[in-house]
Amino acid sequence: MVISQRATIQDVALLSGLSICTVSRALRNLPNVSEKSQQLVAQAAEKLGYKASSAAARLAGGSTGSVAIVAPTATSWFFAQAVEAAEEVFADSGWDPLLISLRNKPSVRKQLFGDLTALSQRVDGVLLLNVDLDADEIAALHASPLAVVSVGMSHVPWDNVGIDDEQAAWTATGHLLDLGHWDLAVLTGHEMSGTSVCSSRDRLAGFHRALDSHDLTVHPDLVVAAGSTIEGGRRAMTEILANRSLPTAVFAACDEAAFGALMALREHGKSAPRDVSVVGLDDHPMSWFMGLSTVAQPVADQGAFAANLMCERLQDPLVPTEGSRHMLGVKLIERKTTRRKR
Amino acid sequence: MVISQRATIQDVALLSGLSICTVSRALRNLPNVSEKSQQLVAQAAEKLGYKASSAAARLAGGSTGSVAIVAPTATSWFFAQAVEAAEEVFADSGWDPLLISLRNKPSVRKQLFGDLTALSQRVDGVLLLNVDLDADEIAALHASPLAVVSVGMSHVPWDNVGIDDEQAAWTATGHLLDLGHWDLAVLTGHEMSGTSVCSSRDRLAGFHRALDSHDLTVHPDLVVAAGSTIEGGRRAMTEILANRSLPTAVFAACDEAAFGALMALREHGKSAPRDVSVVGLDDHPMSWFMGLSTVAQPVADQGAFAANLMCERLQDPLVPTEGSRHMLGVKLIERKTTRRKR
DNA sequence: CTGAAAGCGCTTACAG
DNA sequence: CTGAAAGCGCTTACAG
Repeated sequence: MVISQRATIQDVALLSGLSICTVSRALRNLPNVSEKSQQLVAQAAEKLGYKASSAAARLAGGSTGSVAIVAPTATSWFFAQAVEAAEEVFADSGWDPLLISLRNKPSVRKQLFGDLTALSQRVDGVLLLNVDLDADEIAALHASPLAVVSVGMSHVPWDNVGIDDEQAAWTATGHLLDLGHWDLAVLTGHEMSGTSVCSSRDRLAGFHRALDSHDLTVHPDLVVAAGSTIEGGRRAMTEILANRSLPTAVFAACDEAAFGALMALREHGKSAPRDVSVVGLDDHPMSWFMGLSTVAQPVADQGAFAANLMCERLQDPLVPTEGSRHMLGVKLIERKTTRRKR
Repeated sequence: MVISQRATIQDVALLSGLSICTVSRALRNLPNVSEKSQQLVAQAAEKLGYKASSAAARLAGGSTGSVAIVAPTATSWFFAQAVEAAEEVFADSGWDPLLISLRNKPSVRKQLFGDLTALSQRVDGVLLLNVDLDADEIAALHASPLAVVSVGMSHVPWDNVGIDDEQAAWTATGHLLDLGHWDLAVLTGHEMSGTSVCSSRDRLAGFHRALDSHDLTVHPDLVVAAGSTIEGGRRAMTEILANRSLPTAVFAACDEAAFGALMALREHGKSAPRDVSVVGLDDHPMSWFMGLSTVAQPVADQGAFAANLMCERLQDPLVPTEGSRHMLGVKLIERKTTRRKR
């Protein structure tokens, strides 16, 4: 048996005895299709192994068959995990996932979101992974016909999945406090130009809340931006080491920054937890080896969850987007880089 | 100024005073277009900011405007780097990069390459990153209308870019030999079901060649598959540690496997280079911190180079694919996990 | 070297 | 609830 040509909507119409138009509506779950027609179409499509041509649909003004996965960068551990998990869900649901890396450049971001018409022409939905949008971009995206779902972005009018970053940071900081430390430093994420990326902002807020509850404050010099790379963490910690007095504990807002901090300490002949206690947030695969105490978050789960949400939205476009929140759990993992203050 | 609608080929035809058909040909650099028409069209298109609708082109049988980046998995450090570098090149050249992860599952690979018609409908070209294809898949892909470029796949009839894996492994192994070690173990990459992935195969070959030149052999128990993950390396090294006699040095075919090996050693109360010298291959960002001696390879460069090659092929489809080879350089980096045998 | 015509496979109003 | 018609913006033979 050879199936020489792909079945078209025409074939489905012929086999089901209905018009192309009705078939089209039935296939897209639009209203005004009788129960019976719906079934007839479903059967015929199934039998023919019919799959709509996304090119034709797109040209005619319908679905593009694609979704975009946009990340600030695709190289970090977190994004690689989340992207792959999302890719898997999309592929299994028949959506082609377009990868868009912002390369940490605001210009790329502005260009992409500056022309939503162009983006809409290519994809039906956009999965945003910790993208730092400004208020205008959020409004435009929300007003566009694009389905939007995000990971790690609170204060956003569409569905979001993430962890409770504020709480996670509070937990990590609380761990340090519980060990008797009160002279803390924090390695924060990237500086935020937009208004939506809250993992950085919320984590910093959680850090401050933990301090507040103990009537503690942090010296401004000890709040330093590290981004989410090893190199950034190393630079940040080196900066702290240049101060005349070392804090007794450091909360790094992500594990990779914590690794960098550990490097910097070692380069200065110091180590954790002997000279400074260090706690991270992520539970990166290397953290176990490094003995890094950290707050673990489920990364692949967040990507997969968000992608599933997107697929649901896309499948039934009539259901209005609610802007639901989904928080996945985190867990403190005590290892060897933190210990009681002496 | 508001540009309400995107310019169509019609607009370009009107402005240039030529027919749609000629415009179409000119835009695609097809033959049979006079120098003058070519210029007219270029100017008009430029002025209108014209960009062809990929949906319309695809439907009419032309370019899809997309390329696929396919990787065995998207989560490992190597692939995340290469994918991002390729994504950047494609995006800058106006090609939409579709991400396809094989998730290390042969079934996903077979399904993808089993129906090249479906794939051709979605993309013009396929960038293969260390994908382990079997002979049939290679032949089918080569015969298809798809442009194909690969990274890290030798013995393949299309353009390939990579490092000289055999030589790199020879260098790493030679480093061990130079230090006086002769009782070696090797942690190889994944077992190969196909015929094209040669990074694993070639690296093992380089290891053997180095041994041969010293009239040395390796005990079969000391050749163990580790894949390219930390966990795989850890398992493999644990297996070696279960043998009654430990080799004095280990070559791990990738850094992540080397990290795992280091973990396993530590779990057994041993360490490198005290008990065993360990050399890797990659120069992962963590390797510096781990003090891992390794052979560095340029990862992002390989992805970018291959993507550029693809863009060239795609831009001028008339030039036949030559199956060119491009080898990027590697460099031995001696750090602290290797030392002279005593 | 150039253009008029048909058609790719869908969807969208618009009548029934 | 259903269908005939037009059209989305290109490309591909086919004449000139």
